[in-house]
Amino acid sequence: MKMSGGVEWALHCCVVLSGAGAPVTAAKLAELHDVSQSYLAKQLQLLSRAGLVRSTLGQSGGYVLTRAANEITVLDVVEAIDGAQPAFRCTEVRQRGPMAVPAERCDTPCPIARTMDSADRVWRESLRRVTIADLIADVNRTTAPEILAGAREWLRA
Amino acid sequence: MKMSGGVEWALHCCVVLSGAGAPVTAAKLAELHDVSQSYLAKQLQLLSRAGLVRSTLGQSGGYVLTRAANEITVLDVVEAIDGAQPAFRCTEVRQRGPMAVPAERCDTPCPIARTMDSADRVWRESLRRVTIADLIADVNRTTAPEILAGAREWLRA
DNA sequence: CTGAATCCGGATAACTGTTGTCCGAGATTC
DNA sequence: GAATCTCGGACAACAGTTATCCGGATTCAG
Repeated sequence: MKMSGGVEWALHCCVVLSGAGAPVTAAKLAELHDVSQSYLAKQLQLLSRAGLVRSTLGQSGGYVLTRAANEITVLDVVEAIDGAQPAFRCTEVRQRGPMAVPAERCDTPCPIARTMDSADRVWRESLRRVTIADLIADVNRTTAPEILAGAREWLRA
Repeated sequence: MKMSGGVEWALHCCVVLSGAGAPVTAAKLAELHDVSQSYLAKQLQLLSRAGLVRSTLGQSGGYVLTRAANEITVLDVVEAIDGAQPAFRCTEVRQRGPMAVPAERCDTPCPIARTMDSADRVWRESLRRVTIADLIADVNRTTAPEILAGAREWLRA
């Protein structure tokens, strides 16, 4: 049970992107967070494919959020990077072996699958309730103002 | 994001074990579910190490549940097989790069980690609320009585 | 007491998915 | 037209999962 590490990077990128008014290049985002540039580019492509960011090509190009920060949920980012598939996949064990239940009697999912699906739903619901704007508000509250100003300045240069 | 496939097998085994009065061997459990015997043996070892089942050695040995079915939660099994580590691991990105926040200012976890931890908690809480006894009750309600009796008989032989 | 059956633990290999890198094609700005 | 930048795909390295096998210890049946 492990979520892709790219999710953390992507969320940090969304927070930064929301603060910057102009497009930010993948190289700058990678340097700011001290992560692999080529690999971060792949995560940004996933965000782009999911419609969360828009990329502008050419010189002075880069990435921009497509929506306001309070209209992008953490779940949006998680599903863009990690996929929307649930962690548990029922393989219909009950239909196998010498005491197999015939397929035509298996109209409802087995109770194990239902339990897992239910847990998956509350997990996603919990992530849906938090937006990028919430994260930003939290960052602004807990980190020193001079660091925030410094980062904004570094990004512009 | 993928849970170990062994979780599904282990849960099915717990359901079966609860119905059988006598110890059941790993070979029988594997044949009943039509899965690899050697690999299922490893999952059973994990259950044993977690204290959910007890193994009796020697001829006519096998596995038995250590507690009543209503005192074993689905979460117990999931954590025994898949580990108790949360899916998201914060790598403290904020402490890296040219605009790194000094470690001494990072007394509280970053908002991203808090969001993920919160979602992880509700997920686990949801799984903790369902016990093996609940699964059994569901199985008894939804599957034909003759199949249940047949399985019990097959297990005894 | 002997032999058969069983679990345990480690070593090992195949497979899958993640992580990470690189480069050409196409687009934009100056 | 030249420089810069993103996009997408191809590809390699790595880690974790899945699966198998075997020797050793233990227990029960005869």
